[in-house]
Amino acid sequence: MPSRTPTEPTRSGRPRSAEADAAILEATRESLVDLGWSKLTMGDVATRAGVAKTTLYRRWAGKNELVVDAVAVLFDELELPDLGSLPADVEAVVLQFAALLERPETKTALMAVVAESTRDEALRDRIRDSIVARQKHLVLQGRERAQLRGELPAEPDALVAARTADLIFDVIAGAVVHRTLVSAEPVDSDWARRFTMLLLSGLGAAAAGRQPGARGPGESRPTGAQKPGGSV
Amino acid sequence: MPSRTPTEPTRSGRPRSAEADAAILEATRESLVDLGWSKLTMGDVATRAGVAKTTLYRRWAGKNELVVDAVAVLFDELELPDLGSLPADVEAVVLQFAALLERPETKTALMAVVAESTRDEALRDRIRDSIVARQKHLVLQGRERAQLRGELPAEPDALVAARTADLIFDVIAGAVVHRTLVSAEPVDSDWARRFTMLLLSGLGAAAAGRQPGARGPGESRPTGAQKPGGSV
Amino acid sequence: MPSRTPTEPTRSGRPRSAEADAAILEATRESLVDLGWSKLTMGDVATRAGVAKTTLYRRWAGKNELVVDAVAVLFDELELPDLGSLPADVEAVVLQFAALLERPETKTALMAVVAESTRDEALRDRIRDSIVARQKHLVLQGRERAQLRGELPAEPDALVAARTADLIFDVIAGAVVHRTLVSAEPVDSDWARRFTMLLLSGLGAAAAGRQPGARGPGESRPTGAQKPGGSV
Amino acid sequence: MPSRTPTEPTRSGRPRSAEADAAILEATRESLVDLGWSKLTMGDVATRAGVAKTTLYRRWAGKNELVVDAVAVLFDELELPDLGSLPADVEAVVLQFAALLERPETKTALMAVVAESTRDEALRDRIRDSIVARQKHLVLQGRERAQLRGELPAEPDALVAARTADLIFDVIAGAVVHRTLVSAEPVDSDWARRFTMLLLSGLGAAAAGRQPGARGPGESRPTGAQKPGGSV
DNA sequence: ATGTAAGCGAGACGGTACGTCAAGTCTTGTT
DNA sequence: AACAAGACTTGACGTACCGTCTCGCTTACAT
Repeated sequence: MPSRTPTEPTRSGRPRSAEADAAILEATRESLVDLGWSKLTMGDVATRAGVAKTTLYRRWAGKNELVVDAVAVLFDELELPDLGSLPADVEAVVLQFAALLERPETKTALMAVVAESTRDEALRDRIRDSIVARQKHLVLQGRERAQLRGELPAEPDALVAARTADLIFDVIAGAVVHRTLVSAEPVDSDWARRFTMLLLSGLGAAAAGRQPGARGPGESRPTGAQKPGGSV
Repeated sequence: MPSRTPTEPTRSGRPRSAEADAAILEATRESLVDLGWSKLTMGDVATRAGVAKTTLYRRWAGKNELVVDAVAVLFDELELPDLGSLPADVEAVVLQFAALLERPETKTALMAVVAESTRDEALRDRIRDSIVARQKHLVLQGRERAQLRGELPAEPDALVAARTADLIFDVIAGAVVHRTLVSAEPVDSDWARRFTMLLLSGLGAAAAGRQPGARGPGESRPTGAQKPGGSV
Repeated sequence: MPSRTPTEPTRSGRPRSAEADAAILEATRESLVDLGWSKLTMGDVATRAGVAKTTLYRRWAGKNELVVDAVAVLFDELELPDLGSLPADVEAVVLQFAALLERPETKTALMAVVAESTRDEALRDRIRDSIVARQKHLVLQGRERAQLRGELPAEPDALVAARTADLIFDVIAGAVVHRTLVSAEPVDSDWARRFTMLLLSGLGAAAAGRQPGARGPGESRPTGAQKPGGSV
Repeated sequence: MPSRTPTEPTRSGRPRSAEADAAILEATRESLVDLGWSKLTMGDVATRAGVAKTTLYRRWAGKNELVVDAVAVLFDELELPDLGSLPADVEAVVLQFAALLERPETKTALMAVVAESTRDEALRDRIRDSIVARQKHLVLQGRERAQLRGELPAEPDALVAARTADLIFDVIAGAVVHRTLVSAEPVDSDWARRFTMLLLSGLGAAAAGRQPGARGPGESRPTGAQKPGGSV
């Protein structure tokens, strides 16, 4: 019976309060809503949580780490609904994601920790592990489901499949984030529909162009619209 | 012959030093490279620029505004090359943009000011005006050129054209930003090619789906791949 | 040929404005009243006087010098009234002096420049010349008048006379200043009477002790102390 | 039954460092000597004391309060020696007081805080409590001793006694301060003798004038003035 | 049951940067 | 030249947080 994690060999002394952890993360989100990232201070969080500053520092190295943890759980709310068709599922998840990014605690925190992560490798990993990577399964799950439905063909090459999933993830997450936070325009259902159409058309067309015959890679590059294209 | 701006009717006193402005912006970028956003201080910038702190505050309201101005000019370097085909042009501009985002002064500053802008309307406008909006012309220019080449059909509806340009801009910029800063993976030419293919396929397919017959918007929603799709 | 002062050999260029000088000193006193010494700024004085800061610095080396000049003229208001007897005259001048020290521009400025003068020899001289020395004549004048009236004996030794005048001046000015500014108690006519009695009794007694053959203490002493014998 | 001070019911948190307090006050005096009042800065004091600026501000509201406290203890050095006769005692204490005022930390600080106190009631009280009032006992003690020796008659009226003590205090302190700091002349033993004679002659004569039945001025007057009869 | 080792709230500590203000200088154009 | 205007450098101001430390007190496990 393996008692515990190897890094924690039966710690002695008073154990850390689990309530404190919860209170701190809750207080952090609250403070994010009220003050935003840049005005949030460790002291304020401690006060809101009814906890001493030292207790925060005992658990987190600093503001960045604390905020990542506080926000990460919000991203776990996302889930892929089964609405019967891939486009519908994608649209729904896009809207979910946009709604998440509209929440004040998320919008102010996400870009800020990403900004910090550009100079802090450990933070970058932490973000990747607790926020980004956790959502990638949505893409995989969506593809799998679409393949079961026959909306997408099976992908024989596992490596290609993984690369494609990453690309799609960056496109979806990037577009929604950019629309929401940088362009600062709302992601409404109209935008979600047009974006989904663009994405899935691209997926389909590209696959079609590559599969049948199939033409060599050289020609595989679409001229953009062999047939007259238009606005999405 | 327009004599002068009405707001500035021959200001009296010693005029502001134009050299100082340039030195400050340069020092700001330098400091961004050395220290990153969060460690950058007004005092450090002032010192590097050989200028007093008060001179900074006389011109900019704070760190955010200063950094936006310092970084904005870098985005003006972007330009759409004419490589003969739309895919080539897109790929090139994607790589250019990625290269810009890899620069330390850009990567640390961009996300940070965007994060701040979520709580500061004026800052949001400033970013939109001096950074985002300035790059949108690349999309318009690319479409125009593609239409001249016959790669894309004319878009009769101006409103639709504008909406589509916005969408494409968010997709391109978002995907590149997300790949670079969030996923923290390099944007190499392979990724750029695959992304471009996805985007332009989507554009073409969507346009094709909408145009000919043409089915109403209801049906215009692609099932993802009427024809068997696959990985991009 | 009364051309000019040697230091000013027919200056060329625009002559200094005499109005400016008056306006500046007036503005300085005004500012002293409103803000007190420590909050008074050169910029504020310049603004009140409708003058540029450079104009101030062209005439005075700094705040200290300016304030000394601005306040010095107030001390010239003091004069020794002729009320018929030495005690009455002294009492009157004590009350005059106290009233001057109660004025906000005087009380805040005097101690401050004295404090500064402890580290600045030039300032000390300036204060001595424009404020202190100018008032010493009141003592000399009072003694002379008292001698004419027969209230005080003639002092044959000029050196002793001078030393005594200095002592009396320090005692009078010191006591009034200390009572007003340090003890922060009012100098009312009761205090003035008691102080005057103490001072003149001392003078008389000391003189009597020194001049055995002379008249007794009774006559040499001021009438105020003689019969009614108010308590000190 | 004397359990505790009500204001300090077992303070929690880290206690204030007593060393810091001492170091700060010492550093303040040092800085006063080196820089004088107007050049003294909180930052400099903090540096000299090896203490953070915030530690200063946690204990004192500002420069004024700090300096009053730093200088106040110096005044506690004053004490009335027992040299056998009132004139000798007074002379000695006058010289002591003058020596104290000659010290650079005292001379620059005293006038400055008095100047500030003209606009700050709390500061005035603080000065009165920690500096002025503390020295008044010297006058009371001197009178008491002189009465025991028979140099001064008993004063039956307590109110008159108090008023007279205040007057004498203002006269002594004022004269010495004025001589030292305003006239900027040295208080040597000659001046001290002449001043003492003036003061005590005045006291004696005034008392004599008030107490007809009592001994004549000759005896009631201190020996110092009696025979040698030095000029005032 | 009793150590003992850690956790805990409180708050002082040495620091760094903030954004402001005043001092005194310098550079315009105007008088 | 002196002037009004105002931008400039310098340096102190007093505040806010930082992350660490020192207290005296709990709390739980291991004897």
